[in-house]
Amino acid sequence: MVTAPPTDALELLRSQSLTTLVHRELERRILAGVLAPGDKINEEDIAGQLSVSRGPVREAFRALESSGLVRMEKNRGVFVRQVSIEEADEIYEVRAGLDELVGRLLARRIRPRELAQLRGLLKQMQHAARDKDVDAYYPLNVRFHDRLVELTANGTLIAAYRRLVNELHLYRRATLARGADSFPTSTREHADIVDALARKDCDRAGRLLYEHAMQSRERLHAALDRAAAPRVKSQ
Amino acid sequence: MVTAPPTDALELLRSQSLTTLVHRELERRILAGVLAPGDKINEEDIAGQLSVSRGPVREAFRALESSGLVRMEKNRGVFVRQVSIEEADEIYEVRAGLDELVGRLLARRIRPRELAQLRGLLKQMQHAARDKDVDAYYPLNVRFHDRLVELTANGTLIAAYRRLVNELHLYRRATLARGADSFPTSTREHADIVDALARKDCDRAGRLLYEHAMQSRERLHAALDRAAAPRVKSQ
DNA sequence: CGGGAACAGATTGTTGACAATCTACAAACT
DNA sequence: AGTTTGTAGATTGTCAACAATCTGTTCCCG
Repeated sequence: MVTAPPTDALELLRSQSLTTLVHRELERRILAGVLAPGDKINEEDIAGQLSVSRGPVREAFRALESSGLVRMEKNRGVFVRQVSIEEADEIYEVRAGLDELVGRLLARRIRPRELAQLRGLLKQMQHAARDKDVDAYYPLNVRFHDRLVELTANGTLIAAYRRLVNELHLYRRATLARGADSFPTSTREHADIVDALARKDCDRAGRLLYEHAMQSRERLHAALDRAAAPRVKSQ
Repeated sequence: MVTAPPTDALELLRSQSLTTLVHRELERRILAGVLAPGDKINEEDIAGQLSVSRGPVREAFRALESSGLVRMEKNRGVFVRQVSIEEADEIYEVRAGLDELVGRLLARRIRPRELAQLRGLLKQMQHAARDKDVDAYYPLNVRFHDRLVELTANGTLIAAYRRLVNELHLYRRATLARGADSFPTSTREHADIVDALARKDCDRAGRLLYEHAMQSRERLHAALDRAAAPRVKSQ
């Protein structure tokens, strides 16, 4: 009896609406860079590619707009959002504020087992840094910070943080400056952060994370200047 | 010639889609309490009331879901989101973090003219406090804090903050504890905050705002305990 | 030769109809 | 009596067609 594949597909549609699936797929494409900032997204194309009608696609667009990944212009279409350097600065500032909060909350509640996890990640990052392997370092860096936020167990904080990270992702895509803030420069800073967490020093963990985020911003700026960065039009 | 009313209506539709208008109207109703937390919202009802078809209504629902005001269950409908006390605690924590950032950023950039505005608001709040006029005090309090955020001129920060405030609004609606954190207790704190801003003391302004937000949370808790608060089911 | 009106094609906005699912109530069975 | 099954109504999910708007091109006129 052939049951597995159709059961899977039906089970999927029983719990998820087409809109949700379209939403996820578009989000994936945007964050993976298949759809680049500024690109126009055609309703009918997407509908055709995913074999659904335009209704679910339009609903997915609305959700993506609210979460800041696309911009809709009436009667003109939807575009992958372009994050200007000014906006990126704003986002970095807010992310720094959230990161400080993360440090403060986490230092109070973190458990040995979780600390060990972080140290494991840290070790992998140090290896990648020694090898100057930016392609390996970058996702580890993202995972490290995401894990920190996740460990706060504050769902609101996690959602707000991820949203900002997504938007910054768009900015890096637009400027082609992906690895800029993930240069091994920050290895020392990460270790200090974990130390402060281990000692349950709330204020220090918060301050270190705040400064780390702000320095990420500076590093990105510096990288852009070095590269005589191509200008990004403000939205 | 009768031109004014139809011109207005057409002009409105030329720039705004029906979805946007439905979105705004639903948001208004939710925040005004016409639609209470937990209420089920019927697509066809809304479509009928606003004289549009179900398409724009569904799109508006998606946007509202992304901004945290409603919850959608497949094949069951959409409901005004209920914010549990645990979630409210989370939100308060994040808001405190953002408020701290607001204080720090604002102390650096605030101008005399803007300080004067804040002092004007402060004065009105003191009057309302003296008169124990909570109905007057509550919106002033909201405006005061919103103005602070607005003056940072950081669009990302403003958006993130307002979103949280909206969600807290839902919580207060659900628990009927509206005035709890707006009791004149906090008048002194507000004055201190403005002073710190005036002296451009970034750290102090940040710390005061953080503590003010966390104390708002405590006040709300206390008010709920006093009232032997009705339990709110977690989502 | 340059600028603007007019047209055609493509794309989005909106609608109404159809299919799938859920909810509530009633009847039948143990 | 309690539980279960079945059915009818209501509600949501999806689709395809129609209307309105935009974009780019062509043609005409100065």
